[in-house]
Amino acid sequence: MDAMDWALLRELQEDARLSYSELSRRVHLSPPAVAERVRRLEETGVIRGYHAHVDLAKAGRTVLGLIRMSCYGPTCVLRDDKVATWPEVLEINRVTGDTCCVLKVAAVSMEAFADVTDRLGTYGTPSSTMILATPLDWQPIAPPPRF
Amino acid sequence: MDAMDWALLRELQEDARLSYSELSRRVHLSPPAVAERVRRLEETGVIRGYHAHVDLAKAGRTVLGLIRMSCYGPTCVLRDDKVATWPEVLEINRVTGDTCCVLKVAAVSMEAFADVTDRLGTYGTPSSTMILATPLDWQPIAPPPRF
DNA sequence: TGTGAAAGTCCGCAGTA
DNA sequence: TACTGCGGACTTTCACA
Repeated sequence: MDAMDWALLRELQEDARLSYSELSRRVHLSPPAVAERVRRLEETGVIRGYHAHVDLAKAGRTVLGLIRMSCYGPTCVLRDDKVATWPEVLEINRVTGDTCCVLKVAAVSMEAFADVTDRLGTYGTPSSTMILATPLDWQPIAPPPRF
Repeated sequence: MDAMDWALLRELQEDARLSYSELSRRVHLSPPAVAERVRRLEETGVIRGYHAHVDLAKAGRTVLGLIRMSCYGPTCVLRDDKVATWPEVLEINRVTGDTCCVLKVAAVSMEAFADVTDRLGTYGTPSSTMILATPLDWQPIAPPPRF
């Protein structure tokens, strides 16, 4: 991970669809060299994938919330992979504190959101907080100061 | 937003670097037609961007946490755009409940994390919860059932 | 909105420093 | 690890349905 790798990461985080030749112009390296570095960043797992960032509201997911789960023990959400396949569940974080994990949920309606909490109720006690707005919903990972 | 748009969204969420010709093969449409549809999805804001998904730990951000802020009033975090420019702050959500907003923070060390909470202290009262693991950290937005 | 064809560009694979 | 050069694939623009 040298400065060149970080330059490539910066560009690919801002626009994952940049061609190798455009990347090569921006970082001042030949296209094959860029391709090789990007391939290694992917292979070593630094780059986990490239995703189109979809606007939740424009995709119909107008009801967002964070759900804290109290579910220690054998019925814990974290012991059942099924929850991670529910399309409304965007993120699952195991956390410290008085709950087991926090889920980020995006539903098409209040009814659909309530339905998620109902299903979660079989694992433990869900506690919902609604997201009213998201002033910042993504930020690129910047290099440590030494680069 | 017809079934074809959703098919393109599905592919581009899974791999944002797919070429138009590869997309055209997958959705059974000519490359120019694919390019035109993708251009419109971008222009209408359904697609907000394309981002390389960087592994936080491999990028050195080993300390993750959620910070709830109690900061109602003129010094609220949400009234100052500066916080959204801090590189450690990945996400800001305004929420319902007894706090004003929840920040997702990724720091290179405990010291750096503590430093973020110190800086947040000037806006209100931060309450931190550490993220121990992230069993699910991204999920594509699926079309509503009718597609 | 969609297709098909043409021109320019890009990608991937060599061989080499 | 990086560069150059080449053949084949791709992107883009256009006319047209």
